[in-house]
Amino acid sequence: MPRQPSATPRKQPKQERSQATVEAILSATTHILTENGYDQLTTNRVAEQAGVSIGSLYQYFPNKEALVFALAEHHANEMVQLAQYHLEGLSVGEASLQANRTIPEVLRQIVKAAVAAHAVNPKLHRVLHEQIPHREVMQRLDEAKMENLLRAFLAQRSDQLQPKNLELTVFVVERTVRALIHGAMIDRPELLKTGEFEQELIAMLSAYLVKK
Amino acid sequence: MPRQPSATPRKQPKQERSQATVEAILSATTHILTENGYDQLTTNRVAEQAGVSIGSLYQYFPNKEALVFALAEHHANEMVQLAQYHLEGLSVGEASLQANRTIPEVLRQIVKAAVAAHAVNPKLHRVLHEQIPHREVMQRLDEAKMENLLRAFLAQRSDQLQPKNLELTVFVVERTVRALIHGAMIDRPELLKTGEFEQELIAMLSAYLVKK
Amino acid sequence: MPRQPSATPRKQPKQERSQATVEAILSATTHILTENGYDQLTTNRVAEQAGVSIGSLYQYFPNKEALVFALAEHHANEMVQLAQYHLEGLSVGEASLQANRTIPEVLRQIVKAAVAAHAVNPKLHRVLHEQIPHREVMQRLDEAKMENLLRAFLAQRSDQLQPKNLELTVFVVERTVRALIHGAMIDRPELLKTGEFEQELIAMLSAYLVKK
Amino acid sequence: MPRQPSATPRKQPKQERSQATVEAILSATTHILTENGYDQLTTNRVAEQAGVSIGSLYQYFPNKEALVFALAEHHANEMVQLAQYHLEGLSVGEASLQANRTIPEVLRQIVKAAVAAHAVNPKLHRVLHEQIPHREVMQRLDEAKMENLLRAFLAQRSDQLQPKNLELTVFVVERTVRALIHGAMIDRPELLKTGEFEQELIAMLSAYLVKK
DNA sequence: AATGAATGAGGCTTCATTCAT
DNA sequence: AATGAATGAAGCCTCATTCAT
Repeated sequence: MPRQPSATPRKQPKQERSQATVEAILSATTHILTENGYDQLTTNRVAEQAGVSIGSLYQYFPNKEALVFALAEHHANEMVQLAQYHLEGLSVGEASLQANRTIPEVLRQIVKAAVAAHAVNPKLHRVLHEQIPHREVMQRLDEAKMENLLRAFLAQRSDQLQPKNLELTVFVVERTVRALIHGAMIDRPELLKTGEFEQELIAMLSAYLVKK
Repeated sequence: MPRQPSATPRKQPKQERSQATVEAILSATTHILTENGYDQLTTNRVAEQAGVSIGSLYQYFPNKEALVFALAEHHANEMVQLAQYHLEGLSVGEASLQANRTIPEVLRQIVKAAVAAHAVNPKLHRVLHEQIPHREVMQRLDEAKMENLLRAFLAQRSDQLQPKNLELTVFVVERTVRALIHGAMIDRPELLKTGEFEQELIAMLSAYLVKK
Repeated sequence: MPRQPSATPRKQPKQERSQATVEAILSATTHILTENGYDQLTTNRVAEQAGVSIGSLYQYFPNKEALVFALAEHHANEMVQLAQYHLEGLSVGEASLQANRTIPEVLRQIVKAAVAAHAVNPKLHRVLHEQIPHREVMQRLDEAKMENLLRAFLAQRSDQLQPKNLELTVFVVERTVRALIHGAMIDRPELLKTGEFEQELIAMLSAYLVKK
Repeated sequence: MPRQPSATPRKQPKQERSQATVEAILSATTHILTENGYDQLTTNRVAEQAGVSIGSLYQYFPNKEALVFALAEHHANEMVQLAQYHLEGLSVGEASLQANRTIPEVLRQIVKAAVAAHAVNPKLHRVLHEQIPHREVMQRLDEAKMENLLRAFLAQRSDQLQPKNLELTVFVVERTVRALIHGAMIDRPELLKTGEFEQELIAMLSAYLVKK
């Protein structure tokens, strides 16, 4: 486990004023990261861009790492929230709603959700994944929740599935969806213009999962 | 400049020594990177670890980035070489050799090759992918050759394939193979112990590619 | 401003609270100083430890130096008070009380008083003497009073003394007593367990002072 | 034991040039310390005053503390060297040379040596003792050697001594000599102008030590 | 009287790189 | 070709102090 403490926010803003300060700092961080890249990100520059003193920055973030971590966490949360919105009706408890939907239909929804999630702030997403050292910590941020959702879904349909090893299947599907959408977003954004790419991905997953 | 007379088969001392120096530097870089991580990698430390003066380091590498790039390139070359060894008989020209092999059989060979390639120096591979900023440059290193190989193979079998858009298919397959093997290597090394994971991957790709 | 009528003997709430605040601040300072050392002493940390806002701290102490000075003064006063308690009957005015006591007897009392004074808060005493920069100011705190007491005593007995230069003698005796007791307290606390060390000190001073 | 490593010089200068650099740095440190005091001592200012880049400073001293420590050590060594020069003929092995000298004569030599040692660089000595935090480390520098010398001498003459507990006597004498001379040097430099102060000190020690 | 958010000068230190020897 | 001393811009961060609320 990495030295979490140092990456943890320093104090909870109690007054309204400080909430604005924190937001200004995070906005400035995002701006510099997306416009100038990680190696232009200095705490002094963030403070300046935020219109805040460097001291204020350090009142809320113990160090530079914490700043980036907070941003990554916030970004991951936004992605997950949007994904969840797109996945409504897919949650385990509501069997009736999805009982009559085919696996490819559900996969379609999952892929749509993943695409939507990756569209939150692609520029930031890219920088976060390409330029930040020590991303081990952040890697996990979005991963876990997706896996849980997927595991629940696959477990429910296990009798209709070709693969037998649930954990392995979860890993394969989650990584495939994420890698392809992330890769397309970053390296071939034009692929996402038409629905063809998504169709192809859904086709592959369906062909793999559905028992013939 | 005339070539050395055949009576002096030994290489020029200069070149020999230089070669040793460069190798020492790259070894030291690898060592620090894998044992201590990218943020411990300083040019002075590399020189010290290599038993070479900092001045000598700069005689062979114009800057720190070049050092890491050379290492990444070297690593990528090793991966590709190993992959090629595993892919012998699959090259386009030798149609006869593979004509009678099924697509799943060929996919199996490709996956094996990718696994072998990723086993070259996993620790270094991980660091190179997780800790180096500006990985855009390196990303391309291994990618291109794999894609070419794959494109040639898929083109040859296009009549047996389900997907119609070749470029898209190449992208999907290449990314899937790489993401899953890389991800397993890094995050779930135990998955590679048994053949089950590879089987699953081959199953998915086959289900996707083969026309029913 | 008129004094409070006798019908309201209780102190003004304001003063009471202020007093408590000041005490909390000084306690916190002592605590941090003895437990963590001078370089961990920051005004913000003192305020936090005291359960008081940083603003309040600055209401009572104009700056950090004043904080430490107040503490040092307080400590010095406590030392002097305790010393005076042990020196009762030695004061100049009461000649009759001590007239029939030998010089070694009086020296014994002085040494006892000094030891008692140094036992007030040895941890704090040590920190105050070892870690505070600019101790010139504080140095004088305990010194002056001791010297006065000693000068009066020695002047009274000047006819029984070997040394002729009073000022010099005062200096020699005061420094010797203080240095040895302070040094023992700090570096050889075990020496103070038995009475041997004190005996030795008294023996030296007696041998020096008493005319043979 | 305090974190020695960090206070230890960083590398041995191998070339002549670097020796000069180190000396310039130490000179500058001394100068700032004596002329401006410890709280004006910043590493950047030292470098500037030394006519050296800040980088060079950090090539030889890992941190600010090490800088001061090196200076203190150097100063202590100079003091001890000078003291030893004044104590020639007093060393244990050369019994014949001192056999016929009285204890007061030897004490006189010791006191002279201590005075000479303290005269090395009084301004620096003062600052080192008054303004440097964490002086625990430095305290010991001069102390140990003096104690050894004294112990050897007193052991040799034990049959002529009044006090019986050798260790205690060593402590008492060493501290007394040091405290008085140091105190005089710092607070009453005029006392050292005439020989009276030294006489008095010798008188006290003689009266204490010599068996009657 | 109290609060605590905000300030910002300035300290320490690193490290890629140069260049005289 | 090699050495390693020297450079210095620039980064991170602390902390005494102020002041609006």
